[in-house]
Amino acid sequence: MRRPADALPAGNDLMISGGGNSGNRNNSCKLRKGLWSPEEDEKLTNYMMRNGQGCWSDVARNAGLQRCGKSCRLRWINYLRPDLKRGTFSVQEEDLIVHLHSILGNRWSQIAARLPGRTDNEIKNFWNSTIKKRLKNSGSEQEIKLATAGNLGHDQPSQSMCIDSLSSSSSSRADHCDLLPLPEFSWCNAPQVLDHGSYFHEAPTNVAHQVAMAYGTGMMVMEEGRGGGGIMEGYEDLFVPPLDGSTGRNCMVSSGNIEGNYMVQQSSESSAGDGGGLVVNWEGGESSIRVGEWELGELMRDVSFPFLDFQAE
DNA sequence: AACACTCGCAACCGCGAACGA
DNA sequence: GTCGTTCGCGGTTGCGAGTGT
Repeated sequence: MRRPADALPAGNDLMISGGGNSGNRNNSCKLRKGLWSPEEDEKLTNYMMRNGQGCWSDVARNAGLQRCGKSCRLRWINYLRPDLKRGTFSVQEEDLIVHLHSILGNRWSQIAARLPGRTDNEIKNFWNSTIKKRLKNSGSEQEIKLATAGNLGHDQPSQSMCIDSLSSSSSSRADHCDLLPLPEFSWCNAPQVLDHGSYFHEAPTNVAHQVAMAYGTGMMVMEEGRGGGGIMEGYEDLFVPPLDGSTGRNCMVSSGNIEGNYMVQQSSESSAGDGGGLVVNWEGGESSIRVGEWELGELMRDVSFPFLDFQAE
């Protein structure tokens, strides 16, 4: 770890002059670098609690910190923010990161937005230090493919579900439910690769992955029933808008039956009545969904599935 | 015990986007 | 339209701790 700035000897070269100020005659014109001291943390925290987020250069100045605004912002976002979860990543979070990375690539901020309490830096570090290595060591060709899918460039569709395939397009709006190609789930212990018309057989065993899909792709977890379907109990708040901001075509993950067979469907927003009424409209704009403000554990709290291999505490 | 090596993570850097004058 | 400033993001660095020899 880096030494705290206040542990540095006077005149240490980690003190940099501030912004090319020609009047660099006193310490107030020096900006600290390096680790934050507890005193600096306290100053910044107190200031943020009192005044909230504003112009970061003003924050640095008004809080009495000899730091650049950029440094203050980073410290607050990555370390001091009260809503940070910290601690080790859960298995569910890890799976979610892997899946989102397969869709989004190294868009850490977007991944972080779907992991409440986690920062982009934290996820990035976790990916680079842990997941990447784990997937590599697993030796599975598919897993490596998944791990690297995000590095192929976003214009290049990977075998994993690509967000582009979910984007709204008037010409692509079908009047029927098409089955979506799914990412290959070899990184979890369950389902087979799905072809069109396939169901998850033998139960997917881990609804977390379905949840992950919903997080990242604008899908919903739906309960299928005769003559219609509804949002599966406990998942009412799970619908998130597609990452590309489209408001049109929706995708659903539906439970084929209570034992947990799953089917992935894609339907148009306007074709009521197709697929037994399994049509969901995404209205866009104002929504009760607040991405990034709920917790997976909270979502799953009241959900009980016999085939689940985990339950939220 | 001493050294070398690896790992995890906080923090920095550079770049591009957004915004206002 | 241009310029300067600020912000946010992703990549990278550097250091302490842990582990192996």
